[in-house]
Amino acid sequence: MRPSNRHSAHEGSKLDKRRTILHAAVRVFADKGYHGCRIADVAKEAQVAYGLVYHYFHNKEALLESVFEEQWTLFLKAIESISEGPADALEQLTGICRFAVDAFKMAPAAVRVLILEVARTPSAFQVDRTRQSLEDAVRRVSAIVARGQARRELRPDLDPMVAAACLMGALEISLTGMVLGTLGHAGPGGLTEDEVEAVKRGLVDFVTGGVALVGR
Amino acid sequence: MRPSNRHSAHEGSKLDKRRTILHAAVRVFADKGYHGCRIADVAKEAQVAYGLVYHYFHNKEALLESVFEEQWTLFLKAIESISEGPADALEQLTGICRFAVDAFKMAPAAVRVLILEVARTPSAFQVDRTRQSLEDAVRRVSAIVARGQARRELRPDLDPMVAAACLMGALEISLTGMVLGTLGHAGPGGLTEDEVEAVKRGLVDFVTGGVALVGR
Amino acid sequence: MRPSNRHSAHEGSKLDKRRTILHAAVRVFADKGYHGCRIADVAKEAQVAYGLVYHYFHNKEALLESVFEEQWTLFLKAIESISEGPADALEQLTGICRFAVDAFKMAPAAVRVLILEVARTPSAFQVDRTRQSLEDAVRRVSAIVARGQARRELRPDLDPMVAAACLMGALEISLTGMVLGTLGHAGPGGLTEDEVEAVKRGLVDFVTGGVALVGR
Amino acid sequence: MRPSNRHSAHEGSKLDKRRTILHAAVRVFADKGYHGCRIADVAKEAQVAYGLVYHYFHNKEALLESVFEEQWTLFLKAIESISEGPADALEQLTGICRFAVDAFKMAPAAVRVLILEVARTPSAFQVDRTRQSLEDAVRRVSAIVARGQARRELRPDLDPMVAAACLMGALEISLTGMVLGTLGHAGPGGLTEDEVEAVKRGLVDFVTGGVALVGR
DNA sequence: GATGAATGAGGCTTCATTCAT
DNA sequence: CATGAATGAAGCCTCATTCAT
Repeated sequence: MRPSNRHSAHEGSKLDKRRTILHAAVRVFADKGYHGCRIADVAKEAQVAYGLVYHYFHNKEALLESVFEEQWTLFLKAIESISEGPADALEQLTGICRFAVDAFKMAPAAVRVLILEVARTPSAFQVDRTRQSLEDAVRRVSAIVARGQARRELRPDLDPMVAAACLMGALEISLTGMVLGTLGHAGPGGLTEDEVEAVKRGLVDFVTGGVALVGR
Repeated sequence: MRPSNRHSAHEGSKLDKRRTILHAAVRVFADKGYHGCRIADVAKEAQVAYGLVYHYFHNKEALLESVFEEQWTLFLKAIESISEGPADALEQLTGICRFAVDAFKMAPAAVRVLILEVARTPSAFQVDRTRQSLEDAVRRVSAIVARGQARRELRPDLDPMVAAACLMGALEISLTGMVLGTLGHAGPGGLTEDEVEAVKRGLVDFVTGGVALVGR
Repeated sequence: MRPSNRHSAHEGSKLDKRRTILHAAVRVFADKGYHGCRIADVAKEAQVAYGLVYHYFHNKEALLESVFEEQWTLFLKAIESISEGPADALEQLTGICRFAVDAFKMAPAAVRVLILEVARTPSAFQVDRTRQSLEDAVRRVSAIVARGQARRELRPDLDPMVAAACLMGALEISLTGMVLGTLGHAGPGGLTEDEVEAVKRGLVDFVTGGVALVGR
Repeated sequence: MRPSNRHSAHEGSKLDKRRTILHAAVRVFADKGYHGCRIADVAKEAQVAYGLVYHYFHNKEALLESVFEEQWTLFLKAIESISEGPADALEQLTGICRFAVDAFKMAPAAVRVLILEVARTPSAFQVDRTRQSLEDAVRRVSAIVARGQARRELRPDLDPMVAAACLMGALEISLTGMVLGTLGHAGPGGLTEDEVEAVKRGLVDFVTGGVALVGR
């Protein structure tokens, strides 16, 4: 269906149209939320005709899914790549946190969509695949935890799934806090570089050692 | 389907009508989501005429807000009461986690609404008050953290706000995981008592000590 | 609740309640128009319970009719009384104009309702009686014209009905102009005494002699 | 019932759709009144989908305004054109009256809407532009009067604005009388040609010379 | 591929009217 | 008489989706 790169007749920035729309969707979803925007808004943001959105995406939900897939895949790949690296488990986990915060610095809109919209979409039939993906990520993190415990690099008494979930939760809310400006005194321009770094450090500290005193 | 111990006779008869509607809204929102339900559903669930909903609530969003306020207030009060108790900071923080998980056991629908709907509503004008409330909770928790640090009951190197946010995030995602069935193998009937307890323990462990080995 | 000054026992201004509501309706209709107001507005303006309006008036339309009848009757009686007086026809006609303008000075709200609302209500079944009344007034004026022609006090070549209608039209639009502030530079407080007098004079001049030069 | 030479084939096919809807609105408003009709009626009369009305008009009120603008513009242009013609002031004024009555003969529905609906709409924000237009017409007529007075073609003692208003009032009520059937014995088919002509003559007579005897 | 007009079901909201107290 | 809670039909408007060009 998607012809990809044919039509030698008028080539160039050809079917980036699809991508153009996708990225416009990211921005619009981030700005007004999935339920708060109309297809028309996406089309306008992409500077593209109304109907073209439907040419490339089956419907609104499919658009959200595509947004999700594109962004989420990046995150999953990062987890994967970190997981397969040589670092010990603790470094891998903190590496994931760092990656996520850095991603937020690069593309806050995309992160916002991932965080605020996708994870909470009404449970339509297709969306379960989305939910699946989220679980997927948790499972991969949990695998890192389990392996770390086996290698005696991490506390042995934690439930890996719960710990992984908690890590993701701490991560998510830190991102949310930055997205919404709750963390950091964020003026209209968003957080400063330093504030973001502070949150990153705080997050890693928390995940690593919890709140209790060392000699627990 | 839902047992829904519905209005023994006429549910107190007086102006509990408002409360009747409110509680029906909790169930309906939990069941179909804010965006996925119609006012008619709420009215039907409350066994009340359509228009009566509008007699008591200005519009659909106001209804959601009222639901939020009623439930959230309970949570805030719990935090407050825990915070003012004699326990040391670590016990207070874990107490908050336990309270939240127990609340989920008692009233999963209410928690579901709080977790899945309210916190993610499109940023309308009124909703900022909601966001405010969320921030409020974080701030209160952060106060406990700071006090704990001053009393040398908690790690001194954490940023209180970030730590509080992370705690809430871990809490939220644990609840989410239970609500959605991601944590625990949850059949249609929800998690078993034991699974809930396991999550509770895992959550507390994570918050308390993080993932690192003791002699970090 | 509202203490106001009633309930000594419950004497005195007993069923002026009906009148209270009626006059409140005049004000509200004048202010927001028949279609632009709710029964609740009338009740509030009358400082009376919602349902009481329905105790005294069968429905909203009946309320408008009652308003009309009370006010219009006054106007009809004035026409009648002028018509039966000793003055010649020209004086009678100008007297009617003067009466109407003076009435506007006394009770602009009432005139406004008569002018803007009643005459244009959708032709429901009952309302035809209203329309009837309007025609009635025209007919009475036309009778004065006809009699004046017979007595050689007025131009003989005019069609009495059309002339009467035109007179009423000129009258109506002059009142409308004053109501809306189109005639006179009307600040927010309405027209000045002098402006009203000027309109009255202009109206009478027009009705009396038309626009043509005397030796037509 | 209404003959309604409806869209010979597809009414010009292009973007006359807007015009198709507009004209349907004229008919429907005339038939049931602004408040008495639903958008669905307009759509049905235009043989167009419901939503298309909203594609071309922002809302119901905007539709009424557009109807008004289209029709009223014709009237204003007529006044303008008459005003710029060579005729003397008296002929110009009577020309305006004749034009209006003739317009009623051609398109009673349109006139009905102008007379019964637009001029009396509740004073919303946008509507003031409407009111403005009405005042505009009065002002133009008043300019003719003033010029006529300067040229000694009209009575010098009349206030031009009041006289112009009175003329428009006489005109309006004559049209109203014909629209409602008060003037003429109008069966269901409307007035006869002769009756219309009689009203036209009577109107002109009245406006020209008023009711008084010549040697006033 | 691209465009944007056309479609119409869906849902929120209003508000006249009724009714139990 | 008086009150105001309760009812529910009606209608405006939105907006995802389709379709002809």
